[in-house]
Amino acid sequence: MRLSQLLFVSLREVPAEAELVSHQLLLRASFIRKLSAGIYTYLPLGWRSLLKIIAIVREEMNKAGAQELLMPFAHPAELWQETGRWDEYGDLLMKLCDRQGRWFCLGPTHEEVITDLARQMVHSYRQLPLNLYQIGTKFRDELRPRGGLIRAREFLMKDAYSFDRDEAGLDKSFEAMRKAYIRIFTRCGLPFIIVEAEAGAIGGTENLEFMVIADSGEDRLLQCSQCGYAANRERAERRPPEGLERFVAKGQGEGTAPLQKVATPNRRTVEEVAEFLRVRPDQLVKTLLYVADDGRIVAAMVRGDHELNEAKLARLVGTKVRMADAPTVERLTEAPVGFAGPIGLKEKGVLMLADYDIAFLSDFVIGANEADAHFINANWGRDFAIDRFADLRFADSGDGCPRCDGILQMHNAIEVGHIFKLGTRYSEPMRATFVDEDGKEKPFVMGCYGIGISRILATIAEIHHDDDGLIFPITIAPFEAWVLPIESEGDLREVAERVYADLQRAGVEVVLDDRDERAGVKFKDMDLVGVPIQIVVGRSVRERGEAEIRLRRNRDDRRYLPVHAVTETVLTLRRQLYAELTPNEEA
RNA sequence: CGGGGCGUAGCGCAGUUUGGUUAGCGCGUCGGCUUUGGGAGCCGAAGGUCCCCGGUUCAAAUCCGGGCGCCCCGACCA
Repeated sequence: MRLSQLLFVSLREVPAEAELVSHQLLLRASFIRKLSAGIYTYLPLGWRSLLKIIAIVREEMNKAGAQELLMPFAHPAELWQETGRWDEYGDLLMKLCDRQGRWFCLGPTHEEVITDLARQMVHSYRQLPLNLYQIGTKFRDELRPRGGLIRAREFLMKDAYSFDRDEAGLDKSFEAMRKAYIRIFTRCGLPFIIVEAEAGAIGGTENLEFMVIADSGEDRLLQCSQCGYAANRERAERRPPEGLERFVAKGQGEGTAPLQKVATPNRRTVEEVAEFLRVRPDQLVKTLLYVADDGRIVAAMVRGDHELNEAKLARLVGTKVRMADAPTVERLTEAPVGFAGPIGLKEKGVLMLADYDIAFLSDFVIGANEADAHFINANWGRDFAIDRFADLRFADSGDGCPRCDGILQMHNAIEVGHIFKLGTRYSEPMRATFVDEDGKEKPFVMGCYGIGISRILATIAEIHHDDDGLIFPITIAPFEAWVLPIESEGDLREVAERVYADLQRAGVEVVLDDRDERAGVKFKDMDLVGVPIQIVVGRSVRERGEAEIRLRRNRDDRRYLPVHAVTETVLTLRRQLYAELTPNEEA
């Protein structure tokens, strides 16, 4: 490709709209252009990189036995109403209406469509297992698009769906995808961590996220310093703190000060109460009331400076839970919302759960179940009963690993892939069934597997760059090599043309900067785009007949080679660079 | 949706507080000359519904009202 012919308009200055490095660099290097919030055109350079990501994904998916197809972008509302997600997904769905007044949505994911397809076409266990995937545009009307391609409203995604006879089959399909994903992200040059996660709106049971640690990431994960344990913060468990059993065995807190009611006029939140009583937030205990699906009322107590993890509470209770509404709270505590406390609740049949950390507290502050009042010097066991101490809050850096005696460390991360075991969450409501060997009709046992294609590009930019621009892994770079003649005319230009032609003949994807620009401009642009192999045709050619070859990631290590040996060297370097990103075979 | 910021030439911005000539600056673009190893110099030129609508005023980029768009911070996701 001759750079003069490419739609390439590099920006010297950082566009005001971009905050994240990946967003800035992809804009500056002419990879993307914004059309609207979270909606981007992929320019020729960006699209070349995306096509490479797509090719890798496609290759590995095919190798794993999946079949590619392409499903519609417009989904009829009735399909989504079958699973209840037309309402459940809510405003995330971009809804539209045709001339007949029929409603559609732009597909944010394709469980409904694929399940509908399966129930039409798959009727026998003989057709299973089946894994179908597509690579295409998804639309999610996100609450807030962010960071360019990191979270767009319209984005490229690979989504795959597996169909099996039973759980054992699903386990195999899931494992095949896990391995394929490892190969995919390795080949993309992304250092990833596999973490346990919550299922979210997709539903289902077990699921794993593929995360890339990056400061700009919107996800938090916790990783053990010693063993391999890693989990999304939504999911991360923590080891019971040192000495928990000893404290619990005592049956009550250690405080001896008498329980005392104090007036806290109109102070409801932890901050307000703590400030008013001049204590630290960690000397308060929040009592949060929840209603379980089976009607039980649960009190969840966490320290004032901690945050309750509802998913953990739900898992402990064994059903979904939702925060009790104001009337329920008021009926139970006989006080307005904001003053709930644990005393007297157990007597009313409330299940009393407390986070581990509460066991260590003594003489703390709790709500008094009375307007404008709190108790100070409260002690559990003495002043109120606790049914169970458990892990109820979000984990943090410094908490103990649940699997070993290591310590957890929290990191920001970007989610690039997510694999789910869905079970029969979609096949059952949609009556997608097959007839098994025993002649019985059974719902498909499904899995689904996503990869954010366009997000991979942004993540690579986020991880691989320096002050001057992008530094692409060769597998994803829009081109493999870049030839820069420091003069745009004359002998050096001629040599550059020859080198360029040679490389093309040898099958190298190469750019020739044939623009009539000053050398400095060309160097800046070459570094900005970040193609891995750089070839400079400069003075050394004129002086000694040697061209300069170097890698973008290590620009200062320059090698000088006779012009006729350039192609051979580039081929060698190329082979090495690809080899670095080749997954080892057992993966 | 809540909170904050922004909208002036392709890009980055000044001008708006305190209304007043022909709306500026840098970069980029086009033409010319000189340059050529890390975003060159000089000369010349083009390029604007000052986000939109309405109001106030002799006069609005500037003041007022309404709307739209974009970015950032919080609850969702690949």
